[in-house]
Amino acid sequence: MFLNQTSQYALRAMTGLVRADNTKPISSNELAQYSGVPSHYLSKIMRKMVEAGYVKSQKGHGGGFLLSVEPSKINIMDVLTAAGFEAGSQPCVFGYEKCEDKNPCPLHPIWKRLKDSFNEWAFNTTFEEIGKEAALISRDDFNQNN
Amino acid sequence: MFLNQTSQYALRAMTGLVRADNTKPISSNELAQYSGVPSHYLSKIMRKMVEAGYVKSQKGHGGGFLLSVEPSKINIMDVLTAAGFEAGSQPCVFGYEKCEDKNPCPLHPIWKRLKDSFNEWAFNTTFEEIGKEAALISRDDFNQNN
DNA sequence: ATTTCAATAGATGTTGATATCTATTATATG
DNA sequence: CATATAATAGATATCAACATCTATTGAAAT
Repeated sequence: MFLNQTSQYALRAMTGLVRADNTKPISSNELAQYSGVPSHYLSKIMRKMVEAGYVKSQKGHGGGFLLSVEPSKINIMDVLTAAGFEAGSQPCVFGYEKCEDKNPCPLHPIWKRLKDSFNEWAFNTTFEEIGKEAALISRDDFNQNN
Repeated sequence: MFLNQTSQYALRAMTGLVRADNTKPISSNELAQYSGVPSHYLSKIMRKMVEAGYVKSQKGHGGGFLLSVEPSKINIMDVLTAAGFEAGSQPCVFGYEKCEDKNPCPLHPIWKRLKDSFNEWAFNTTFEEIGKEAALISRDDFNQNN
């Protein structure tokens, strides 16, 4: 609901990265374990995070992924966008090409309310906050079996 | 975004019904025209609205669909549910079977905020309100060419 | 009665997101 | 240097949502 699978996977993975200690890389497999995302698929998603500049990757023995930006500098929308979510074009519920305050579709004002609250959430929630919340939930998520 | 195609189609169609004068049935084709939903597919969705009791259908010449409930008695969540949206089970973003305030996933509190604002929107927006808003937008939507 | 309109039902087709597989490239460690 | 580890890339497979098609049933109008 709300977000497609890929977007949700990206949020899970980035949550894992924020929770990790970030002194040594965390491998795709470890992240997959934590997040429950199929590991090969996760690799592809992480690639996008690398391309967007939020993550550094290290090949070879002992390699993996590392956050390359302060968690406070990344918000949910950033990650969604990097994962391919079309942030700008939140399409009209009525399918209008151009649906704006002038020339709106019949559901425009209603739909706008929903979009606004989503955007509020996505732009204002940073991964610093996510890391803190996640830490409260479990001091040891990385060892838990899903 | 947010809702799958079918759910959005259902909202469009019900908006059309609320906008109609409700003294004579509006046909699947007319509704399709208004809403831009493929007409055969719309029929299937309308069937669900009929089964849920929000709409009456009339076969044969001059037939079509009629609201069978006061618009103020139907909210967005009602229509989504009737269209097959799993209202109760808003699945955990981390894929946990049971994700609750106790035994939460790492993203639980963050995700909950989003769900809450969605639910607030879906439960508290009635089709009475939708009808009024839609009426303000166009006095004559039914004659416009998409 | 017959014709025409329109919903209903079920079968089938299409497509895009999701997932997997295989091979390749890069790098740390013994 | 050899080996094991791990990311990357591209091809392919899977599946469910979405959409269409065909035939049938029901009801109004002439």
